[in-house]
Amino acid sequence: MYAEPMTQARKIPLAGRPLTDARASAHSLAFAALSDPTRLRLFDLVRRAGTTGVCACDLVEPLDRSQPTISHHLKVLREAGLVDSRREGTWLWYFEVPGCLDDVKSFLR
Amino acid sequence: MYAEPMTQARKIPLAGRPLTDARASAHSLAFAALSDPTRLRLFDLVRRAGTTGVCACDLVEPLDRSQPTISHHLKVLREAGLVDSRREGTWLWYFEVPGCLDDVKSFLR
DNA sequence: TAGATACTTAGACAATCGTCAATATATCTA
DNA sequence: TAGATATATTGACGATTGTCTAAGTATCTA
Repeated sequence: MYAEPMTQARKIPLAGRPLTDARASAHSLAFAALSDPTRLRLFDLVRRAGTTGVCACDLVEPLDRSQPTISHHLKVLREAGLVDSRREGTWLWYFEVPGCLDDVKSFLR
Repeated sequence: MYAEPMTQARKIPLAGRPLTDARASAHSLAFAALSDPTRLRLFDLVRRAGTTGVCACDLVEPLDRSQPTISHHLKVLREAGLVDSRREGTWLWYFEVPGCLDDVKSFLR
């Protein structure tokens, strides 16, 4: 068995305070929303559409997934607070929520 | 049925080029590695340990998971290119791979 | 070489995920 | 109000994930 002093020496002080469980859960929700390639491309398309946003019907073809699948992914992005939508007639325009990534960006430094 | 001009008007030009599938897959791998709260806290602890790194044995207790579970999460982080390790006797010191997040940070802008 | 400590791998299990076809709902127009 | 279009929801499916216990491998020390 190792002597106590070696165990002590192994411990290195951490810089700052570690992530709390609550903050980790909040951040990981955003990361999870971006963790699927199709959904990430979807978010990218919405972001590039700026404040005007993009009609949901124009997101199906470029991503080569069924309409319900795109609708599902948009819901995930919305529940993660990354996108929101505005109705215009039968259309829904999706746009990025301003500042939605500020928290995780500051976490990543 | 809607007249053609309305369909045309719905289409808004995108800024820049959309994410390719290949780049989306690469980025989503990193995001997936950060998408679990426990693993995110683990990565946070490793990061805070700086270039010296932290002994794997000191990561089990603060995260309140079994030792194999921590080992599994470290493997996921390593395979995502976020951490690496150096052996010192029976110990393994884990440290953040420098610049590992540069790509996703530039994606998030 | 034997025993102890550090870590990984294997195998199992419940839960979640990405996807689709089918169906439902909402809104417009004629 | 009937039909058309846009979007959401439901329910199913196989695949993946996070977790554990049990067992394996690696390295040190005496």
